[in-house]
Amino acid sequence: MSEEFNRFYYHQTFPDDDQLRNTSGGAATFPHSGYNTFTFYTDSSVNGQQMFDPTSYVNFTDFLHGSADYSSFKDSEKPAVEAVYGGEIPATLNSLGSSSASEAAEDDGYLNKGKKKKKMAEDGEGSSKKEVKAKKKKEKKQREPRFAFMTKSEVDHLDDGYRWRKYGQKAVKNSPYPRSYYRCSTEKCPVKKRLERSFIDTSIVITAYEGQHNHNQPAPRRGDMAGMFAPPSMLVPPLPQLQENQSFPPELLVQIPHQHLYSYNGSSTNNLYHQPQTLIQHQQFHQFTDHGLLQDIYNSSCVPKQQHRDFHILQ
DNA sequence: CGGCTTTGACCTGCGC
DNA sequence: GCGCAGGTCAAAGCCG
Repeated sequence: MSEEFNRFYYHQTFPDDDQLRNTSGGAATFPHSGYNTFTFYTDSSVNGQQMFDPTSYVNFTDFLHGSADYSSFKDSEKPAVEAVYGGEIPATLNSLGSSSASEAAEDDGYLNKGKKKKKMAEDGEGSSKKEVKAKKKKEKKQREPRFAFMTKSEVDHLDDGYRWRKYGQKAVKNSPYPRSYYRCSTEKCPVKKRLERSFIDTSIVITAYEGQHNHNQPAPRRGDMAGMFAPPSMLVPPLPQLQENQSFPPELLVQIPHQHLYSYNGSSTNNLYHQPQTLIQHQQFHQFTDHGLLQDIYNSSCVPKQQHRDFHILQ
């Protein structure tokens, strides 16, 4: 895999569900473990490209397009792609955007109003608004890598070990449920997350993380029992045998009961109402349209807007 | 009183 | 240019 691309941890389940593959470039095989309990979708990308080593696995772009070619897979191995996880930000990403985290933060709208006005004044004194606008357009902000996953939960805000401050809430179009915006409470930590409940299946909470924590998990406050009462499904599993230079942010190590996993049916189709692949058995498939977070996630990755994506719930 | 949520206003990007 | 939607700000209020 080229250094240009993010490192990916790629989990796929097989029909008999007794194998789990995890790859970051070269394929590494992990025995069946709790790690097939992730469901991630990511828009972390470099130059709009996002892929696995095409010689080993399907091209990630094709995967998102639903046009991945699985012909090289044996029938028994055709994956019900279950989870995709974007890992480290490659060094080359920094050169594409801002040169420092603080600058990135400013570009990303972290300036408060006072700072914004000040910056406007600084920028605007000698130059016209048009120029400022053009400049801003040129410096199109580079989004932090973002990860999203879906959890079957009655609780909206799942405890992930970090402290969060809610900074906004917005009504979501076509959804009775609002979207909540949180920022990591730790000073200078750029991580944000968004929570919204799926209106397709109201028992599903969609969580999207943006950025990476620059600190360890804070110690629980006095009287903070969240961790102590966290259900087993929320506990952080032991790390797999990842290679030295691989990272796996602990906040993403949230187990989701396997029967609640979402699955992407990797067959090549543009028909939203197509029949699921027969190799995936004993599943009820629900339509999962891409509004809200998912829509945003996929819009900002490489999926054409008019293309259908088929998501299904494994039950 | 500190930390957090709520919520209306504001900013920004995008499509028409 | 306008309107819409997403995202953010910040003052006010709540709570332990």
